[in-house]
Amino acid sequence: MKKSTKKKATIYDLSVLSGCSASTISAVLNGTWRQRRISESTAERILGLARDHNYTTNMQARGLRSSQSGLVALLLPVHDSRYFSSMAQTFDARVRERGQCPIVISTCRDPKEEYQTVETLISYSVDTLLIAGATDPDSIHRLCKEAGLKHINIDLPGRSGPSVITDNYAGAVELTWSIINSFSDDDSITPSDIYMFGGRDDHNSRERNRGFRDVKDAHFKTKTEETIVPTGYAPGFAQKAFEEFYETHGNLPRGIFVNSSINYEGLLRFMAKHPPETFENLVIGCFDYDPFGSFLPFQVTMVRQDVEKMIDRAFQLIDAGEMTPRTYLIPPQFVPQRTALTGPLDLLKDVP
Amino acid sequence: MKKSTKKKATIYDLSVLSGCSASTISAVLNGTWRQRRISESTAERILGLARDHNYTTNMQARGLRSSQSGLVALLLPVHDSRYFSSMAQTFDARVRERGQCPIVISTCRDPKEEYQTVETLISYSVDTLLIAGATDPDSIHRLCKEAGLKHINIDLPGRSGPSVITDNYAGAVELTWSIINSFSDDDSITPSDIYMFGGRDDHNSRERNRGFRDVKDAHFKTKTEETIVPTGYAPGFAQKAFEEFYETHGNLPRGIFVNSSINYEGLLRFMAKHPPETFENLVIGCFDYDPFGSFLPFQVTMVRQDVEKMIDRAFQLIDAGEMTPRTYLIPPQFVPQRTALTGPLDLLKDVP
DNA sequence: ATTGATTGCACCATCGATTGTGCAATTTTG
DNA sequence: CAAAATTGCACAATCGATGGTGCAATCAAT
Repeated sequence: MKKSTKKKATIYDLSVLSGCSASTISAVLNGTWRQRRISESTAERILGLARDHNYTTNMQARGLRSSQSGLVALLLPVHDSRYFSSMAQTFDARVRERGQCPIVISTCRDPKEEYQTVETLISYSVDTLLIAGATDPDSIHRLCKEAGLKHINIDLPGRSGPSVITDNYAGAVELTWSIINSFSDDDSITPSDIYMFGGRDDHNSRERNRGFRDVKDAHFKTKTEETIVPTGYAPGFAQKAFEEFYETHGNLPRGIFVNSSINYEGLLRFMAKHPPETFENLVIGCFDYDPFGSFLPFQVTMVRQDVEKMIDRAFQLIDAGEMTPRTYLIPPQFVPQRTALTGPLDLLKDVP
Repeated sequence: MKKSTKKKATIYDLSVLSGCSASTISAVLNGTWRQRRISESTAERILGLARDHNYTTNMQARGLRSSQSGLVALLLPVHDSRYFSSMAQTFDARVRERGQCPIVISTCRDPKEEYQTVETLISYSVDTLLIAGATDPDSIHRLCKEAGLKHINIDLPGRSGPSVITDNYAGAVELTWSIINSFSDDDSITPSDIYMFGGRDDHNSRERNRGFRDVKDAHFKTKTEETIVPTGYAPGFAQKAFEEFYETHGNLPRGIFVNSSINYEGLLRFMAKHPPETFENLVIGCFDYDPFGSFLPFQVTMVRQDVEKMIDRAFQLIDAGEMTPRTYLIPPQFVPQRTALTGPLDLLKDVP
């Protein structure tokens, strides 16, 4: 019983077909018909008609009227990292559970793109916005606030809104200890054996740096010299940093704290240019979990940021209307070598 | 010069402020003012006002009127795989270049979610839809067609619309040869040494299976027995398949063609339960590229599906209005062991 | 049988932008 | 200088759904 006319059915079409007014149709179809005292029988009749003509609500019209959209957006620096893609996967699932429509957008860490994208999202009346790793959270916060858009920072904190982030310090401390403890006592290491690569001058990097330094200082019982090489987040820059270190010293540091899985890819690029033996005794600690990265042929421990808890907490705060600029820390999970965690990928509705 | 009232400026606000009519404002702001013979001076004045009051178009209103949205959507089975996340990354970049707004949504390979999601997207008047790995492309095609939504299949072909997919057969052939050729001549292998794990009964798997069989038959100069273990796409099922094989045979096959990077994660889970020595002489060929997966401690070659070309071709076809149900094959890229390709991640606008 | 409450729905303005049409004022043409 | 052409803009209908308000019909109560 499908209309062969190309156009989609509207409440007006159903209005004519049913003999009811458009407002009645509207009420029935959006579920408010009980409050509007539409009789059960008319409701059923209309719902039947709607099914037959496979009516679907025009969300633009509804959105225009109600200035809502049912869309919930996640703003990502990049898609192509297992940290962010697992975040997207979890986000999608959670938003669907809430009966809304999840959309995910990346901005390549470009502040201009970020700003414009948020403006666009606002113009679509997106209901809620999760901002992951914004480079300039505060100006985005201002935008959202002016538009009355519920939003929250994930991963990187902002000064003006609530933020749910990983406990970077705690994670860095654990990771650094695990690197140091990988070396047996008789195989003595010096402060210059342990380096940190990656990151830049953002909150997360600073906290990770602090954890790294504190543990080094505690272990070597002295204020150790600077062994942190910030490279930004792009893999190419990290690669260059490894190359330079290698050229200067003739080898890599014996233990390396890698600031993120994207920086870890910089190490991959370095590895591709050097024989496997170069890495036989390497000890890596990576802040971020990548399942394949956990099985590389050297000692590698990882820290998995708990995206599920972060997303859940974010929605709790949003539902509670909490907009105070507070930062909520989520403890990350320490991941030993050769570990394949189950994750959002297991949400696949697939048959064996 | 910002209005302190919370509400966003509309063309009517600007209309009052400028003394012009709303239609004039509209024309100026959407760029059609020349055709509507609005004088340059009024245009400039209005544009100035718009800037001062930081006007932005309400896309829901525009969309309602013009039944367009400026949104371009990519439907993904899952986010959390480097194949799909690199596809998303490339997609985002391309759509931005076209001045539209990219949105990415995953459906967990759930046909019901897929269908509903497409319905939702239609109700938002999404302009264009790229469908990656739909489980039921044809019913989705029908939906889109009825709604007049421009769409195209990526990755998995549909019978009713145009499809841009990887040349799975060619990729599988190359990959299988590379597995076989990894064994030196004096280290003779038998047909039962080479297995294929993963995939199920979809077009891509069938083509990959065919390539695998053809090469095996050619190499062993005989119709070889069945050595394909379909497991579906979920990592958990693949893991189970490896476990079962191992229990039955006491070892893994010497050479394994893994159907996808997600199945490869099933192998990871298996690996986590067995000592590293188990895998020392393993030869893996994986259909899909994962940078970390390329550095695992055994021989592993991969096939990278060329997402850039796929996306580009898809947009070409869409722009050309090509809606004939034809399948366009994109040759994949063979990736040797220990290779770290640059990719969409390098789009990161980051500073060293 | 009258009054009052309740049921069941229709009417209509509204959200913000787009666009076909009309018309006065100005400029050009002959 | 009158007619024709052009310029510059205003008017109003429209996209599809929402929700406040109003009103007739039915039912209950006195």
